[in-house]
Amino acid sequence: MKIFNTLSGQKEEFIPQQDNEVKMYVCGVTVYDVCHFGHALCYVSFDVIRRYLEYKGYKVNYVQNFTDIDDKIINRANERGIPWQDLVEKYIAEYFTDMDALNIKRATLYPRATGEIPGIIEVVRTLLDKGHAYQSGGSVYFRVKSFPGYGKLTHQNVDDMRVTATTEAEKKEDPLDFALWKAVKPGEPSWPSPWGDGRPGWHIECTAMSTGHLGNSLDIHGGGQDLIFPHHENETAQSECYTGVVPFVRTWMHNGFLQLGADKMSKSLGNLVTVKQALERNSADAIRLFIISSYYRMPLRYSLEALDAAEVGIDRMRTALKAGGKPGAAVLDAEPFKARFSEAMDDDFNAPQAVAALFDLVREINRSSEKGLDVGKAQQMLKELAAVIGFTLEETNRLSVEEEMEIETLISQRNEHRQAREWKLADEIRDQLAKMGIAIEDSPTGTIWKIAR
RNA sequence: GGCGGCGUAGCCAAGUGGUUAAGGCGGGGGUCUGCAAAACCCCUAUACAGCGGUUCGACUCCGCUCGCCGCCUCCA
Repeated sequence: MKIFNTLSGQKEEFIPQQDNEVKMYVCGVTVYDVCHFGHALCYVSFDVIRRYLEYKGYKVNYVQNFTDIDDKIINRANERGIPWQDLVEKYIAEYFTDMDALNIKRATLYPRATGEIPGIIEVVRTLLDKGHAYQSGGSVYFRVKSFPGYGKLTHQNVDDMRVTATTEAEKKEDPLDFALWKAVKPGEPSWPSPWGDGRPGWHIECTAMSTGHLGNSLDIHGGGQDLIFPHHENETAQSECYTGVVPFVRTWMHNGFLQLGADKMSKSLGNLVTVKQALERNSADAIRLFIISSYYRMPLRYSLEALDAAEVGIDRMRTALKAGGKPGAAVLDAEPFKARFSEAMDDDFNAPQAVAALFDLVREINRSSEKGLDVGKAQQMLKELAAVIGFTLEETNRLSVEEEMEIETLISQRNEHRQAREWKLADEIRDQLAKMGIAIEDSPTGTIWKIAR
């Protein structure tokens, strides 16, 4: 299979270092607020990638970090007058609630920055020993110019970069240098280190975690496009200088960014759509379909219209699963659809095309069902392939057993009236069900019901 | 100033140097059905921002122009 590598700017044949094991690291969130739609976009994208790799038979060792100490966390905790640890715990819990609701498979491991302090200190110490870092004012900085490969991920020349002055600039040898270890400031949480009390810089945790938990060379490292620079560029620099192993990452993958069209959604405007809000309107399957209908590397414009269109589309898939077939009749062969699906996914996870194959399978199932073929195996296949890209195709049915029994009873009563050609009575029951929010569909193989949209 | 992305039907969105430019949603017509719903069938881009160039041939390669956006500062 082929994967687009940000480093080379091309699709490359993907070959893990160790047989069928994939070492995969995806940058996680800074836990100071609830997740928004952009997070959903990123993590659904990588969930699809991870699931497909597993479907292909790879054992995926998937590590995703939590940045649980940084300025935003400290400020937010201070604003609320609560310990930063409480804030962090709250939003980690929220993160899992949201991601679980989106049917995103849990990573193998979720290390936290503050849980990796010894490893971080070891990385910084080594970088100092090798001359790639220096101490200044209680902090430790990475010496960018000491790494000749700096800029290779972003395809930029160091000298062409616009340098913005920072408050720390005076203490750095070069404005491009970045903090590995930040000296403690009054009233802020800190950890002891050989260079004095302080806390880790932004990029260093990823180096410590990825090399510590996955080794010196990762098969896949992913994240949002906004992280390419400076985060991933810096991470590459410090990691390769630390381990001496090149490349630190064999395949860099970045998902396209969420765009908001006219209604600009931004943190500063405070009009972010949270994952929770999205889930109030649309099902997890629909949100996922909306996201993967567009290629993961392309920008995605947030659109309620498209989201609702996805809801209708996903409903079509669910309905196909209910189509009646004739066991024992000729069997619908779904293998060609599976082949198309895999071929699409093998080409840099082209989910839009894979989804197209699924919709064609849906049509074929419905068509064959009407012709009286046995579609059981094909439905099985649809469900299996849908699951590969993370669709459950389950209806969110919060009805109790009693309610379901009542519905079934009403439906059988109505069918008795239909048998007796008492249309008026039958229609009254249908209206009654509609008022209960239940839609029914008659078919030659019986009457089915579902929650009305 | 540097780096990068995007511009395909009413909307969302794939894709290819050359017979019919995926799929979804929406719309129109039909079949089926007591009706409804669902499903199925047919139709809905002589055309892929614009202008040049390369080529026997480009929407697909190259250049330029216009428009939109991201990154270079915290951000998935």
